[in-house]
Amino acid sequence: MEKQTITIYDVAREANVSMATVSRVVNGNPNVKPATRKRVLDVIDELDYRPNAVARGLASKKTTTVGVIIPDVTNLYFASLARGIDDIATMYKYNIILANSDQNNHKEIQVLNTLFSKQVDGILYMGNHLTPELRAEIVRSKTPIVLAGTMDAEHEIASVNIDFNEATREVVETLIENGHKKIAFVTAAMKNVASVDFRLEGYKAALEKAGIKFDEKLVYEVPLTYHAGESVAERIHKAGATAAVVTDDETSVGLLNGLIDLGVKVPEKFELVSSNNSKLTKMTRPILSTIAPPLYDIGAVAMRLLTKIMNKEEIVDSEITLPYKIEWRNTTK
Amino acid sequence: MEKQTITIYDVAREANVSMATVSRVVNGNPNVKPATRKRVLDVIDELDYRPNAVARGLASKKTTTVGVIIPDVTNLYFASLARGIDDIATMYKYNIILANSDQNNHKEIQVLNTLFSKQVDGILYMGNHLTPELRAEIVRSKTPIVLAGTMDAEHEIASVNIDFNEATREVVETLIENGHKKIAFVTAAMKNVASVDFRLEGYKAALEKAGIKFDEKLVYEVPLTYHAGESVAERIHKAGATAAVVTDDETSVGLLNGLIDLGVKVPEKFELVSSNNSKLTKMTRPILSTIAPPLYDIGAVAMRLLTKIMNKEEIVDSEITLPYKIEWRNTTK
DNA sequence: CTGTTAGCGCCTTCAT
DNA sequence: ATGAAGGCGCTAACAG
Repeated sequence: MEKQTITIYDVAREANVSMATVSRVVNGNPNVKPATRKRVLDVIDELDYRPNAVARGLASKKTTTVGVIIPDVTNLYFASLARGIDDIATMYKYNIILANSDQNNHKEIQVLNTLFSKQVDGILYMGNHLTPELRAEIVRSKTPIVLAGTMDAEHEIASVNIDFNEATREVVETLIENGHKKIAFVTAAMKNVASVDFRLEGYKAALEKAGIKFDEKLVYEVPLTYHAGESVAERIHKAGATAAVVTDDETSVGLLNGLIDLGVKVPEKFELVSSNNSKLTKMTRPILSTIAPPLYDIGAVAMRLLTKIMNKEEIVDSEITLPYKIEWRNTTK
Repeated sequence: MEKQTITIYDVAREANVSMATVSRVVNGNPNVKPATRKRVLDVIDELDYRPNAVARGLASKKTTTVGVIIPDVTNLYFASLARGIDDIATMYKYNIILANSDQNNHKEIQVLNTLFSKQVDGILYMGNHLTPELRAEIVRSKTPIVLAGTMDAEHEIASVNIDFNEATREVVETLIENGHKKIAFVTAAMKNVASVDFRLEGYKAALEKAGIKFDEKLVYEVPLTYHAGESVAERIHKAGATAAVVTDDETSVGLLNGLIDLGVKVPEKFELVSSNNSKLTKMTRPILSTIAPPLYDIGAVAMRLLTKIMNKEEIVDSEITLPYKIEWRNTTK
């Protein structure tokens, strides 16, 4: 009296057809006489038969499962992308194997390998950076991989992003127009990181255009956490900065609160712009101004792109840049 | 020149052994002479062989994959539990198929079925309520299922929780001691929902103990969103309530901000206690007092319990109640 | 339109 | 300690 599973074979017997026919109706193959189809269908739900996806995967070499690598599910930025990914995946009947990478290179590679061994049909990668090792693995992978919200500096790997460079530049330019000379740039504490570099480039470009000399002291590399934002507030304030662009929402909230605790009036005495427009940005007082990437859409479009690649459709452009907005709210004047 | 996959068979040939032996070394079966084992291992990494998990799953009837049903990944409460689940799952070599249910009964049942068809070894369910239909499916399932942060009013299904009733009672009692007579209770807009009922019971118990008559008008059933919290602020304030217990953090933040916007001093004129201690609660000004369930642990313990059940170990207690704390922070005096 | 026949890659007795 | 052989449940030609 074990797992008394009922198979395609049982159905075939009960319906007086071959298993091939059952397989056909299950897979919606049109080559089945309506009458036969109905008979099979009846038996199927009489027996409460459910196809075994594992067996199907072995035989067809398709698992209708995609892997999703995420740094941390409790990070609202990535979770929002994941939401878009999941919805489109569901729409296309794919299931998702989710794996937290902790933004740890070693773990990422390990995760990638277990995903391969699980025979996923495709992989969606989210992360702030792409290390050379990981890049190498991705490039030589036979399994389709798409980056969501992550840049590949070499522009070789399929990806969906916004133009971080331009967005950041636009924000900084506006800040400069508002009269700021010393604008802090708060970002992740990592070197050689593509997406961050792009943002930094935008920051520098804006300064240069305005004839302001880039001051390395105003670039704050911190862990992207609430706490880090809160504690860096004093340093930023003391450095004489009167505005800041922060690449992460949680960190922005921390910085904002840290500033307020120091008695700094925002936005009167200090203007602050965040970067992700996760729902956190609307929960503060004053509410945060921010670059607003279409979070859900980045995930959704990335997943859609992946389905196309898995499906071997013609891909016009495998590096998609989505439009963004800038929400000027209450931490700016 | 297709998916030139290398199989256990290739390894066997190269190492001059049978595939059975290769299988043994791959699975750590001790019945292999060290010399042979080494030879096989060498070939394995020379050929860069990776076992095909799908084939393995078919043959062994174990997929080392568990399904996780979550209402919404962008909800920090559930995402925090998921973090605990994922870490322990990884520790025990399980992968996770994540599925958003949107707290929608129909979708939940559908998701449950696709999880079954994928032959997951076990399932972790998160959600606020357990509808009768879903309960029925779970009870008759041959696949082990554990509820994380969700109560089963019948106490039949394995689960990991805190004592919501007691926690709420304790909070309300303290609020009453602080002199409050009219305490609002903000909760999900659902009737007959176990987790809601338990909390409401605690609320009522505390009132009764203090001889305060329960007033249905002070129970606010709203969608558990930031916006709902913000908009209900005025009604609560006008109703003359001077304190509130809210069952969701995002809603709490909304209520807090709504109150502040109305010019109500918190905590001087209004005390507020939230329920989940997600990281949101520390991002407000003033920071939120809250019931503090061990979020990560609930997920971790639930996953651990699931591994035991999957492993057919002896289970002493399949309904685990974890201790909680109450963080009296700055929205209370 | 339907049935037959091979596998898919691996695990697992059962012998040896 | 190792090999041989029979599935696991299903898909996919290939016949008819």
